[in-house]
Amino acid sequence: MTSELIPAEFRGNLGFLVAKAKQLLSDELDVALRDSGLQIRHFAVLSLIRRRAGLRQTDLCEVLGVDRTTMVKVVDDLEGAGLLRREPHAADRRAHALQLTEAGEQWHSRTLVPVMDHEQQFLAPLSPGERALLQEMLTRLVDSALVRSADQKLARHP
Amino acid sequence: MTSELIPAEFRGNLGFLVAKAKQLLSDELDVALRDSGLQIRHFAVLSLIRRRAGLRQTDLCEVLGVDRTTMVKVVDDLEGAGLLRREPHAADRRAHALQLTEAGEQWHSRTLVPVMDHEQQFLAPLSPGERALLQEMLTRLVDSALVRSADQKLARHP
DNA sequence: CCATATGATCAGTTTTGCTGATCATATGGC
DNA sequence: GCCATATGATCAGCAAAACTGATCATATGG
Repeated sequence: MTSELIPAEFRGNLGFLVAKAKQLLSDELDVALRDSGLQIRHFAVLSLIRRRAGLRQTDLCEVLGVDRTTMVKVVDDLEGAGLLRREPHAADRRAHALQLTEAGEQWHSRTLVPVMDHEQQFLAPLSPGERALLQEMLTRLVDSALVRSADQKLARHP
Repeated sequence: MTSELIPAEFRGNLGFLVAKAKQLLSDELDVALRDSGLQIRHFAVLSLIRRRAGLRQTDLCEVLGVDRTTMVKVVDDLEGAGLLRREPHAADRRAHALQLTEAGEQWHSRTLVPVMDHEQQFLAPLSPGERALLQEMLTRLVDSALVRSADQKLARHP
């Protein structure tokens, strides 16, 4: 038995399901981040830099699918909040090597807790095995779509 | 062996995977709709009305998670393009009963082909059984999150 | 060493979504 | 039946968001 909340014509439509899942997940996350004044992308940027200190802004743009001029603003915000620093990049003097500050590390750690909580709540209807399967399948789909997209880009710029 | 396109710290993050999948799917769809001058939401509205003639604009807003003032514009666009009509609603004279025109039916049928093609291409890395499983799991997650969200709304307005 | 490409930034514009108001009608208590 | 309140649709105007094109500094490959 299923509720009436998902229209029948969209139950079989992956695009709708994925878009709706994204909407629900990011609305929840937005609420969790509200009082910090930051957005999901700010959190994502900190997550990336935390694991790979020294990333350039362009690297973040590529991974997150964000425009470079938009990323300037995002990094401005984070630097203004004292959560990261733009440091000189060892290998390229045009670029910045982004580094978390101590406050950035702490904020990220602290914020990770409710973020993971929300994700777990969302995943509650699945068994642990199903969760692993879902993750694996999504990874496979996204990875393969990214490869295809990169190939197309290469084909246009030979 | 996996490519480097998904950062390791995000492979286990459902939010990132879902957001990325949505980004990839809707970018493809945008391209497919480009020459029509319409967007994904226009297509979604036509899909809904086609199955359930007589829906009101508010009904569409709820299902699609779109603001009511935004929906006015979307329906304006579709009516202007001759794809649907606002007809008087039998049970509520404030509301419009939305109906596809003949042109709307045709455009939807024609557009459905590339839309489904893109979805199939995206799903290519999964076996038929896996696709069914993915769809079922996503439906379960979205449905349950919608129920939770509706409960919270009820709790605020007792 | 020069031509071209790339990283970052900024000003200015376009696009988008939303707020709050308005009008018409509906609904529920009395 | 009547009024208070809620709801559907619309609009004008505002505010945030994203993009365009330019600029400057530096890198890279021939």
